[in-house]
Amino acid sequence: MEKKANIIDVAKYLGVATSTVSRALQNHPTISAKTKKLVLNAVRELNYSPNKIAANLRSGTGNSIGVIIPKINSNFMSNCIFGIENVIYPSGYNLIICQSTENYEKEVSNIRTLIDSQVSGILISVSNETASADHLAMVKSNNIPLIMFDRIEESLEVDCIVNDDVKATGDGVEHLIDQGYTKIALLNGPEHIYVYKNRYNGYRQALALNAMELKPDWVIQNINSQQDAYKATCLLLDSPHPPDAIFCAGDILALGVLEALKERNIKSPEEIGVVGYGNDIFGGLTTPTLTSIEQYPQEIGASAAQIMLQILEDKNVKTIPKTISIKPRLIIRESSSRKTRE
Amino acid sequence: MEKKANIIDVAKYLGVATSTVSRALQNHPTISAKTKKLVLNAVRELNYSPNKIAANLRSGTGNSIGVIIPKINSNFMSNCIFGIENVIYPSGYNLIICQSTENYEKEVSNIRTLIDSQVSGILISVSNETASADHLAMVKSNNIPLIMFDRIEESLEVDCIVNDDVKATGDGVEHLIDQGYTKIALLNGPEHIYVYKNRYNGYRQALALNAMELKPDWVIQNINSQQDAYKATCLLLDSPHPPDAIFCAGDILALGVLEALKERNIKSPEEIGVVGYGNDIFGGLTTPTLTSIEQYPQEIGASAAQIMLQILEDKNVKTIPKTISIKPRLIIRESSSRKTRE
DNA sequence: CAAATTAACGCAAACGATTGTTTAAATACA
DNA sequence: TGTATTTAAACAATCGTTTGCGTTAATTTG
Repeated sequence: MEKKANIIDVAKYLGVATSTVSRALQNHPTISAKTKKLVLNAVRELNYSPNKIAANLRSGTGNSIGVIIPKINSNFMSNCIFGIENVIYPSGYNLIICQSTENYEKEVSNIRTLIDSQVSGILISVSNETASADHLAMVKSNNIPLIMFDRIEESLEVDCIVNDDVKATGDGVEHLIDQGYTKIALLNGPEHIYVYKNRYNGYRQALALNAMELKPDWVIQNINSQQDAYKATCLLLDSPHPPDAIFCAGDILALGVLEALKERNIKSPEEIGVVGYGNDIFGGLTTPTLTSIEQYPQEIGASAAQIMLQILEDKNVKTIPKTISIKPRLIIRESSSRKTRE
Repeated sequence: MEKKANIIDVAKYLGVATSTVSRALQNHPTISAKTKKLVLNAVRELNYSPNKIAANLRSGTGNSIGVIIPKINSNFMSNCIFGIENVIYPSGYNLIICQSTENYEKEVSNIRTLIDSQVSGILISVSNETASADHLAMVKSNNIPLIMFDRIEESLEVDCIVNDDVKATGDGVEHLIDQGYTKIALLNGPEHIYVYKNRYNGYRQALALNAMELKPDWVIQNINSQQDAYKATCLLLDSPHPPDAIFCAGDILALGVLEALKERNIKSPEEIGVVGYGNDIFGGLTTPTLTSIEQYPQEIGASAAQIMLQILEDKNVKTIPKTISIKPRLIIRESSSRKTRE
C-alpha cells in the first residue's frame, strides 16, 4: 500500500516549487499556461489530489456545513435534508449531519462538535427540549453563520426559513367553516415549540375573524403521538359538547382521530370533519382520504441552504437577519369535504 | 469579535509548553494530576477547544465517516441513516452525508470528495446506475475502510450488511401459497440491482420448492414507480391467463396494484392476494391493509456502523470480509389473508 | 553515597497545504 | 545600451496541533 502522493511529490516530480503547483491548481494568473498544463499532467500521473484538511488548516476556510435536526427519520426532515444537500453539493461543501434526538444536552454537544470541526456554517432545527439559546449564541460568537429552519428559537437574531403556519392553519380552519362546520377543535403539539404556537395562533385568529366561538375545552395541547391523539379524540367525543370538526397539527395525529372515529362508527366528513398537517404520503390512502397541508420541506431546506451559501460568499457583508416564509398549501381531500362541489 | 484561543494561548497563560497542554488534555500518564487540573482550569477560563482540523492533520487520523446513499428522502434510507448516526455519535466521529441521486457520475464525485476530506471510513449503498466498481476500488487502495449496505456491489470484497431478501421473498411467496393462491406473479425492480435480483431468486426458489409453475408472463421486471406498477397490473389482469396473486418488490408498487384492483372492482384478498415489501407506514392504512416485509432499516444502518467502528479501532487487524444478514420479517395483513385463522 | 531509574515536562520537528514576499528572467521604454 | 517594468516562479513563514526525543530534578537502588 503506497503512500498517497502529496504536493511535494508533485513539485519534485516536475522540479518546481510547491507554491507553483498550488497556484497552478487554483488557476492563479501568475502561473503560465505552459506550467499549468505540466502540473495538470503530473497530477494525473501521480494520482494526486489535495489534502483538504491541510488546505483548510492553512487557509482558515472550512470545507463543510453542519446540519442539526431532531431526527432524520421523518418524512418532513429527510425531505429538508434532501433539499439542503441538492443545493450544497454543487458548491463543494460537505454536509455534516447531526441528530439532537429531541435532547437538549445532545444538541449542545452537537454544536460543540461542529464548532471544533471548523464548519463554515450551521443549519439547525431545534429540539423540542431547547429552551435556552446560549449554545446558539456561542455559534454566533465564534463568527460562524447560523440559520434556523422550521423549528426556530425566536430569541435569536438570525436568518430563518419557516412555513407560514399561522396562515396555513387559518386556511385550514376557514375551509372547515366554509364546509359548514361550526364547532372546531384543535389537537396541537407542545405549545412552546415555534410551529405549534403558530398553528394555535392561526386557529384562534381564524375563529375570531369569523366570529366563532373558541371553547377552551376544544383546544388540546401537547399531543405527541397517534396514541395521544386517539385518546384525546375519545375524550372530546364523550364530552357534553363534542366538536363537529377537528384540526390536527400533524398528519399522524389525524390518524389517531380517524382511528377513534372508525371505532365509534362516526362518519367523516359527514358527521365530523378532519384536517391534518404535513401532507404525509399516507394522506391519500386513509378512509376517508385526509385533507392536509403541504409544507414543501424540500423548498425549506433548499432556501436555508441558499441563504447559507450567499452568506458564505460575501462573508464581510453584514445584512440584517431576515425571515423567509415558504407558503404552505391546503390539500383538500375527503375528510373535510361535506359540501359537494358544483 | 476576538480570535478563538488556541493551544499556544493556553500554554502561555500557564507558562508551560504546548506539549504539556496537549498531553494533559489527552490524559497522558506522564503529566501529573496537578498540572492536568491547572490545564483544565485554564481551558475553561480561556474557553479553549482544540482545533480538530489541525489535530487531524498532525495525527493523520480522520475525524469523520462518510455515507453515500442514493436518496435520503425515503423511509428506508432515512431510517438507515438514523441507525448509523445513533451508533456513530457516541464514538466522536462526524457523519458526512452525500447523495448520489442514483447517478453514477455523482457517486464517483462523492467518493473523491470523501477521500480528499480524509474521512476515516465510508459506508455506501450504491446507486442503481453503478455498474463499475473502480471508484470503490479506489477507496480500498487509499486504505480507507469501506462497508456496503443494502444495495451492494458484489464484485468487491468488503464487509456487507444486507437483508436476506431471498428468504424474505420466499417466505412471502410461501405465505401466498399457504393461503391457497396458485398463480403468483412478481412485480420487481431493475433486475441488475442486488436486492431485486435476490427478490427474483427468492420468488423462483419458493415456486420451485413447491412444485409450482413459473410463468414468464407473470414476472415483470424494471418496475420503478406506482404508475409503472399500475400499468403492469392492468396488463396482467387483461392477459389470457391472469394471476391470482401478486408479489411486489416494494410497497409503493403494491399501491399501484391496489389502485388497479380497486378500479376494476376486483376484491383483495378474495380474488387476488397482494404482498408488498418494506413495511412502509401506510401499509396499515390501505384498504385492504397490506401484507408486507419489514426490513429493519435502523438495524441495518446500526450494524454497518458498528462494523465500521470495530475496523477503525483495530486498524491493522486484517480480517476476511464478511456479509451480515439482517433477517426481515413477514407482516401479515388483510391483502393476503384469504383463509380465516382459527 | 554514587549510580541508576523514574517522573514530569520542554524543545522542536513534523503534518500538507496556502500565500506574502523575494528573486530572477524577460520585456519594454527612452 | 542601460534602466524600469512586467512576468513567472522560488523562498519561507504559517495554520494549530501532536509526538519523538532530550533534559532536568526527584526518587530509588545496591
